[in-house]
Amino acid sequence: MKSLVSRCPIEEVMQILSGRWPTLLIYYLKQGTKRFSDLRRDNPTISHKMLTLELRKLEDAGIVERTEFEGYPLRVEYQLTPAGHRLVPLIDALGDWWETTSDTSPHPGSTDAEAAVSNTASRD
Amino acid sequence: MKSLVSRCPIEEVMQILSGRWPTLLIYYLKQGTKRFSDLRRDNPTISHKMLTLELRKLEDAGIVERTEFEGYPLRVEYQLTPAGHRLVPLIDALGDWWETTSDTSPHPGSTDAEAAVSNTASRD
DNA sequence: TCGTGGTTACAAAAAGGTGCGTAATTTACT
DNA sequence: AGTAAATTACGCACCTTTTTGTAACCACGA
Repeated sequence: MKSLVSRCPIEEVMQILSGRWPTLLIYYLKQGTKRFSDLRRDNPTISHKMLTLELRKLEDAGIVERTEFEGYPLRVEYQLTPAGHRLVPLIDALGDWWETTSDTSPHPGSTDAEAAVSNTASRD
Repeated sequence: MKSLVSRCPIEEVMQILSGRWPTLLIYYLKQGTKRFSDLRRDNPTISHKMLTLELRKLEDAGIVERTEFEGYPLRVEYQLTPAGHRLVPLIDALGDWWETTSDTSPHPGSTDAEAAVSNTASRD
C-alpha cells in the first residue's frame, strides 16, 4: 500500500510528517486517546476528509493506532503507538531549534522586525 | 505572501521542512559549499524553479546562506549557516527513529512482508 | 553564442474542501 | 406506535485552490 520505496529514511519520515497536520495531530494525540470528533474539535479547520487521510497515513506509518468499537453510533479511538511516543521528543527538538534559531539569527522575516516574506526579486 | 506568523514553533519548522526538497538540500549542503548547478546535479529531478524557491525559503529561514560573487558567468554559492548545521543532527534523529520504527513495528492491517522497508541508510 | 543564476507567464498536476450517502440504533414528534 | 431525524466515522464524487513543471527570457562577459 505504501510504496515508500526508500532511498533514504529521512525522505521517508519527511514524506509522513510533511504538511501542517501530522505534527499537529501527534501533538494532540500525545495528550491521550482521542476520538475522530475530538480531533476535529481540537483543530476545527481540518476537514473530515483530510483528517481521515492523515490519520490513515499515520496509522500506516505505525505512529497512530486505530481502535474501532462495535455498536452504534460507531465509535473509533485513536492513540499514539509506542513508536509515536518516541517520535514526540524529536519533533519537540525541532520546535526548540526553531525557537533558538529565530532568536539568534539576524535574518529577514524571523523575529520581531517584520513578517511579510516578500520576494522583492532582489535586495542585493 | 506566506505568513509564517504562527502560533507554535513546530508548525513553523514543519512549514519550512515540509516537502521532499528541504531536507535533501540540507543533506547535500552539509557536505560543504555548493553552487546552484552543483545542487541541480546532486538531485537531477528538481526543476530550477523549485531549486530557487526552496533555496530562497531556506535562506529566509536562516538555514542556508547565499553568497553571490561578482564575475563573468556569475557565481553563487550556498552553504549551511551555523543554525543549519545544528539542524542536521535533529533531522538525522528523525531518520534513525524511522529506521528503528519500521524495523520493530509490524502494525496490524498492513502487509506483513511490506512492513520491512529495507533501507541500508548509508549517510554519513 | 554559450553558460550562469534567476525571473516570469502559462499549463499541468496534486492537494484540499464540500456535501451527499451509509450503517444500526436511539430519541423526538405526532 | 410509527415514522423521521440524529448520531459517528467515514467513502466518494465533484470542484476549487495551491503547488510544481515547462519553457522562454534576461544580464553579463569570454
